[in-house]
Amino acid sequence: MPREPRARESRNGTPQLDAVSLAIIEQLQEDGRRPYAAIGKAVGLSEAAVRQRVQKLLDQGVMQIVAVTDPLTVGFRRQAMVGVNVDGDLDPVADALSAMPEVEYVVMTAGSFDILAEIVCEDDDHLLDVINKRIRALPGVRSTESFVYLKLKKQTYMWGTR
Amino acid sequence: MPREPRARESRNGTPQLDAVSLAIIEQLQEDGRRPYAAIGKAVGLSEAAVRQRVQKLLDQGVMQIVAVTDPLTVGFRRQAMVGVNVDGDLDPVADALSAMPEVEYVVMTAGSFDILAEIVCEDDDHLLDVINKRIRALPGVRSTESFVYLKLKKQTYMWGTR
DNA sequence: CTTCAAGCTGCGAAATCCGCAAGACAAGCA
DNA sequence: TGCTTGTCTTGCGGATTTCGCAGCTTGAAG
Repeated sequence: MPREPRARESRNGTPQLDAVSLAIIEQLQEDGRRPYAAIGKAVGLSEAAVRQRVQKLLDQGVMQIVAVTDPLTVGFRRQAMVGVNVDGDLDPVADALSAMPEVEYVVMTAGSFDILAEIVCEDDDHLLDVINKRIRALPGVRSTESFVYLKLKKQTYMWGTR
Repeated sequence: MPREPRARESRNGTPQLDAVSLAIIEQLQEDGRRPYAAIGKAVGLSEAAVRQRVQKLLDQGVMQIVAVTDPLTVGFRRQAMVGVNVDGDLDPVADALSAMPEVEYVVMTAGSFDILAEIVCEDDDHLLDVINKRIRALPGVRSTESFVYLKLKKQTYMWGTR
């Protein structure tokens, strides 16, 4: 009888995570450089097992271990969220936005915008260029609305750690 | 009388970063677990110097090294961006939003919303509860507009790496 | 000129990472 | 049942990395 088919993949292709992998991710969300042995002690696994699971999570793209900063402290003085409305298929526009290096974040949404995109720029001229010349010029873009960031109040990466 | 200690901090309290620290951050944005020695070779510093600088950047809160994931793969099925309009001072509302564990991201903006907040929830009920019962009940909140996420297309943490 | 603090370097000891071989276990099949 | 297969796990050395410390250099302040 198929008790538990080993929990391989869900139908959309995203790997299924068991409780142990979740716990490993939580450990690394607290400190991305925590040693494997310490993680193993916390989640009840050997050091080598943790290492292999972490490697797999990275390979699968489920998780990435990176340094994150407040863009303001690294010299990017202007940021904005841009709401975009599109005629026709969203995918080409979303892909074009994703291809721009200044665009950090692209998400398709339900509501009065079709797409939200976060822009990180060095100054006002740069921001204006991206929004006015590049995004609004994309085929299929009907209209855009910009929200220039004034102050970042919170930025966390602690999903699952609550 | 302390004139200027050592060009340590700019007037808003954010530490000033030189080119070497920037380069270190870029290395760690590519791989948060890269060894100090390898980073040192890349930026022209000794292993110990890199280690000291990284520790300082972490202590100062300029940078954090963490695992990041797509929330969908860790069991959070509903996300939304919420635009908030406020009567009076923004700060109390922004602080209240920041205090909610479901709120990942809070930013004050110029434009037709005063505040943008990103919500990460487990399901529709949870999302509805947060938006309708908790956010709209905050004193000072005049109105909200929600954008439920349909698909995340891009998510990067590569500021400075371009 | 002297003092002082901050930052960098080099080095040895301790801890960690990494690859590999072997064991355990469930699922599939004849 | 017995066999095979694939995945996960464990245990171990050797190579690598991290860590703490002492000494050196530099620049600012007294």
